[in-house]
Amino acid sequence: MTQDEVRKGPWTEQEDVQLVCFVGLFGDRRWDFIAKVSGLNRTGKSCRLRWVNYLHPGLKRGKMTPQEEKLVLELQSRWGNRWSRIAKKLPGRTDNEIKNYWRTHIRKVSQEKKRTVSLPSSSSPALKDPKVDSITMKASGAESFYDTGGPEPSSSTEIKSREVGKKTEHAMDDIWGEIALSEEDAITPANEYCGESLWETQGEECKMLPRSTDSLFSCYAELEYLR
DNA sequence: AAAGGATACAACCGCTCCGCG
DNA sequence: CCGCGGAGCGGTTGTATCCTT
Repeated sequence: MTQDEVRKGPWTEQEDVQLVCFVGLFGDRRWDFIAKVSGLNRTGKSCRLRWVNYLHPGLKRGKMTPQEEKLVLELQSRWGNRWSRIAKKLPGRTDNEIKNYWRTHIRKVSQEKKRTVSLPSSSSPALKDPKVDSITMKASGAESFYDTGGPEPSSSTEIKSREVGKKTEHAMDDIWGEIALSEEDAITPANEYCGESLWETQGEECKMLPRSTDSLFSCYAELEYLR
């Protein structure tokens, strides 16, 4: 192994701190540059992914709320697998997170269906294993699930979200309103939202501060010191 | 208490898009 | 107009953790 071999796999805390430092310095756009100057033997891609999915301040961690789940399902049924787009409507959630949630959800639902239907002479070729599962998802198009399973509150999440939903309904109102509004330009992807999301990147001025991780704080302290 | 299965999460890969020279 | 490089997106895979038997 040579020194300049590109590193892969899990990030260490040290790497995280380093990345946060350099993103703080140079902003969150020039990933290749950051990858080089930071001394991390990572690709720019890898750096960006780590930042967006893990280090970005303001990320909500932990389980999705029923409202968020409902929103994901709703948006997915409208827009298909446009995860980044969906993520923009869910402040603090990443496309990766949503994608993962969706996959899990789909698998759960298809398993439930299999169980409830469980035709003995079933000629259902599609749902044999997770791999096939995902392939059929792809092949049949994103809407397929909702075409069939659609509006009926068969999933426990949906039922739950109705119960709990009322409380935070107001907080979600804006988002639903926005969705309704953006429905029209949904067809023209060129009109992607410019800026209402948490992810809005302010060009060079990336003045986001990490909140939760001690090491990240110390990193910024270190930065101050370096200045 | 151990084993096996299910689930959630993190990361990589390949493709596409976009801006720039 | 074309080619190139960087950034972003969606799909897929690997692994750690949790749950059930």
